Amino acid sequence: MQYWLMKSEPEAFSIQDLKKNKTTGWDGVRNYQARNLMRDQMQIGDRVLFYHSNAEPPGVVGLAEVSKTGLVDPSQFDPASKYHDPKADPENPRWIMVEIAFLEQFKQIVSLPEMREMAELDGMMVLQKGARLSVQPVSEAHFKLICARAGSQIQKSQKTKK
DNA sequence: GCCAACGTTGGC
DNA sequence: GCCAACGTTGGC
Repeated sequence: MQYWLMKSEPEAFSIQDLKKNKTTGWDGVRNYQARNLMRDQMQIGDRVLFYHSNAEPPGVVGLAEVSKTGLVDPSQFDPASKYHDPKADPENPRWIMVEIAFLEQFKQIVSLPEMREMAELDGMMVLQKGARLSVQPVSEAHFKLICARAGSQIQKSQKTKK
């Protein structure tokens, strides 16, 4: 299983929205590196740290899992969408997305300043200067550290099962 | 609201 | 294929 961090501005789509909707197609990604990760690397069941960017404070607010892969992002063909891509070809769509499913909203968010203080998270991509990539790979160790810090119920129950 | 970092575009 | 100009991201 692989681990990821996905950024969303809470004003656009928050963890509360995901909780309410249960699942969501991760549309609107218009960065090739992020697309390639979704298209080529992500697998059903992968765990996702849900990250609020442009928030006060920014940080990891919950958990999701990849529930569908290889979906065509419909917004590329929608002229009314701000993600409309006039160069997108319906015969050969360029923007591929995944669907993620809600798992948990953390009781305690793990804020960016807090993460910066955790020496064990050294090297984590989201902490690098200028790390704008909205879909990022996360190591298992970093993933677990953040879940532990958040008091994640899901991670706890997983541990007792094993 | 500022601005550094970064990705993309398009002229050449 | 280079690279300057421009737009966007996102922390602060």
